[in-house]
Amino acid sequence: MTVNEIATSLATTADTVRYYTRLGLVTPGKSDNGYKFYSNSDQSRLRFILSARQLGFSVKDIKQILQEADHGKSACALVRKLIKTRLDETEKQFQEMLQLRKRMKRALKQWDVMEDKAPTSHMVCHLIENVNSSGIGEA
Amino acid sequence: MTVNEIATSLATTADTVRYYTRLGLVTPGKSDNGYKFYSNSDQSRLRFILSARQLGFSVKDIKQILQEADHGKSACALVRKLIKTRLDETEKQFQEMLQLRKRMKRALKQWDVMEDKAPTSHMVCHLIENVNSSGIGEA
DNA sequence: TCTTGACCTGTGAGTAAGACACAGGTTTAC
DNA sequence: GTAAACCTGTGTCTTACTCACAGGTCAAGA
Repeated sequence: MTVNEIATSLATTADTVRYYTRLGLVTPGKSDNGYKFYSNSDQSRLRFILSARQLGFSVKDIKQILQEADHGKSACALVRKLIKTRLDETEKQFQEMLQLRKRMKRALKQWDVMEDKAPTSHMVCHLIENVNSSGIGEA
Repeated sequence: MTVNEIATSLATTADTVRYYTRLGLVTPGKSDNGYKFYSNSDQSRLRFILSARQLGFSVKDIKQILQEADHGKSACALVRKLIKTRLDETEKQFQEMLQLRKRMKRALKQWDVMEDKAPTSHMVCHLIENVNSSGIGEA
């Protein structure tokens, strides 16, 4: 299959497949016309990669995992370890986004009753500079 | 103030200040020793930038906002417009993270009762490849 | 067989928001 | 004056793709 065919078959983009190929996660052969040729085993491999990405593994993680497997070793232990790390990170980012969202919504609400103002030498935009971002350190 | 002093005074890093400086968001002068010199007005400007970042504005957004203000125009309308866009994006990313977190937790739970396995020619890691990622398309 | 046009490919570069490396300059203590 | 400690600016690296683009390929028509 060509890059476009395999991408379509896996519901992803040709660019993504090319990216993984460039990194050496898959190593397709070449057709006579010079185009890369993806086999069924390349397809399983890509399917694996996409699944792992869906679970929050980084591309680097996946590279490691594939290396283990390519050496015939079970990657399960590694996989279990990595996902814990990634889950911790995700949880942290999640909390941060939650806070960010809260700040944004609060600002938007506050601004509803604030009028527009011209900037001064020590104030770029009073909306932003006077936003009451409580919830961080309110006594 | 030197870059390190101003960074400390604003509870950020010298690298961050240098980054904004490189982009031209602040334009410090030079001291005799060749080091950049940050004035009080640079400090207010940086404080503004950091506040805006806290509210989810991108650095590019902030550049636009500062430009308006530097031309003496009120940036409020722009600010109001931009935050709506950013909030929408944040909301979307937030939902995606929620889904990701759900998938990860679900996988971790499923894997508790699954044993490690060696890879086969058509299976890199059965934990990942057999994960039941329901909630996406379950009939 | 040749040609035109549509489509596709691989490769190089660009993106966000800093973090990091490092050679060299500066300051302080002696 | 010198040495050690510290600091600076600049260039490079990071993630996970996405975009641009010159050129090659394929099918249809003449």
